[in-house]
Amino acid sequence: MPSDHPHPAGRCAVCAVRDSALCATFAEPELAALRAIGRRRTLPAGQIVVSAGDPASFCANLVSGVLKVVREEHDGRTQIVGLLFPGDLVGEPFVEEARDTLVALTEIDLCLYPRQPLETLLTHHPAATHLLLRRALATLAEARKWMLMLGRRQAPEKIAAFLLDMERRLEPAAGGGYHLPMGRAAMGEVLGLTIETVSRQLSAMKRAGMIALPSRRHILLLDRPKLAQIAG
Amino acid sequence: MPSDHPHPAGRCAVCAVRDSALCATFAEPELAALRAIGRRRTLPAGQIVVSAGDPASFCANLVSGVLKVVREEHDGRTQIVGLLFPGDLVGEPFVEEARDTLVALTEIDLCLYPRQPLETLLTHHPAATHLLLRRALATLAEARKWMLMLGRRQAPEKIAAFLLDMERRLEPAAGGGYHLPMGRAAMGEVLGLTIETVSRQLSAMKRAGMIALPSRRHILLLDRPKLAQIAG
DNA sequence: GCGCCTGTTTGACGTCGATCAAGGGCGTGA
DNA sequence: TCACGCCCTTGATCGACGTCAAACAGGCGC
Repeated sequence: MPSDHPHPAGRCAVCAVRDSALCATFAEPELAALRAIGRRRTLPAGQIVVSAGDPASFCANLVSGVLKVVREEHDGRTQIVGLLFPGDLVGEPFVEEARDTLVALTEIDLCLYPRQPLETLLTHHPAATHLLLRRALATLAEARKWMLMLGRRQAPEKIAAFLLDMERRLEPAAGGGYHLPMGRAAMGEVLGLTIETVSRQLSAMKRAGMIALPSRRHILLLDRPKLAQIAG
Repeated sequence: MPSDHPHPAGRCAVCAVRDSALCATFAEPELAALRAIGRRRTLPAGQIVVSAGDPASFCANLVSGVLKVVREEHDGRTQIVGLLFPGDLVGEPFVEEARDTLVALTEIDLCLYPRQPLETLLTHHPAATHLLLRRALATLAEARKWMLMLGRRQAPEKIAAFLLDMERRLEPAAGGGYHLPMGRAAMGEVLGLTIETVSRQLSAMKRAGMIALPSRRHILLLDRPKLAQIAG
């Protein structure tokens, strides 16, 4: 989850995502090279893209849809440590074995790059490495913000912050508000809460008139200032 | 906190830290350039190196000592989002304003690089950018491991994991065990716990014969297998 | 429409850790 | 040696969130 997530009009010729994507740094000859190693792929919601421990043989650009990055304890407890949106890099370069499990939350569209050719290409294009570095730093900053939330915030603050964050990141839905790409269980995994606590907090906010829930995953923010105040 | 923290014998000519440090990638002419812009500086324990919001005018290599990376809520609640050990990069390149407050936990020795010359130098040395990228990715992986701990683990698991982690990272103390570079309050800030809970858990582990506490900051691990089992 | 399945909500209760409040232990300086 | 201050420890209590259990709602095939 990069901290700033612009939505520029410009699109990448190879994989149709926004300028911040990897391929945005390349000029024509390099684009051809990238195009040569890239493969488009569509996966349905719920599909596991990579399992933790698998040999990491590729990276990808997320063209459309949302992915969750899940880290698991030995005893089965799980925590979502990242959410990936269109334009984000999927997988880690220079890592032999996947540390996290990646799961499609919606139908997703990927532009896959086999890791070996991609890394070779990066070696010859410092600008691309530089871009990846900036992204990695942004993702790190985001992870640290998240740590603060997990370590210090109470349930209502977590929920309010999450709802506001999702609004920033997701396309507005028809009829206002937005459509959450996950159920209550995944919200809990993101925030370090149980599904029951998530549900109760949402109900309380609905009762207080701060949000409306026309359907399970359709969220309407009615009182943004109040939510922002709770989020801190 | 990078995930793997080797202690190779080789040392950097410029700032006397281990091979993983920035300067380790450079050959002689570049080393000269780096040496030209680097400045050594010693700071006492407790000193604030950078405050959140300050213009970030330099980066540094940590030569010796330990730093904490603190992120603060608007209401004053704080969370330590990183600990920096010798060889780690201090500050973020490409960032105009510090996001976190950096505080020396022990007396520290820094090799300071003004950000502008450093970034220029990076532009001309892709290998250095590459190294920074790998480090950033390692730090990110570490942050995510930490997120799992903050979000899902109970107090005893947090404490046990922390004690084992610190043993890996710190020099052994005279008489066995190691010397913690922080007090109970900072431990709480790292783990998302209060000082009282930290103290109680340590007392309980001491009572159970798993650790010994010859002095406040001197830790002896007596039953590593048990601690590892609790840590999960 | 009817039942079933899955995901969500709600309630009752228990527990862990925060909070509030005293009491040490130890180093420092008079 | 004593007093002061700073951490740290310990105890009592409270509240938030997890756990267990049951009811409920929407989507889908029949």
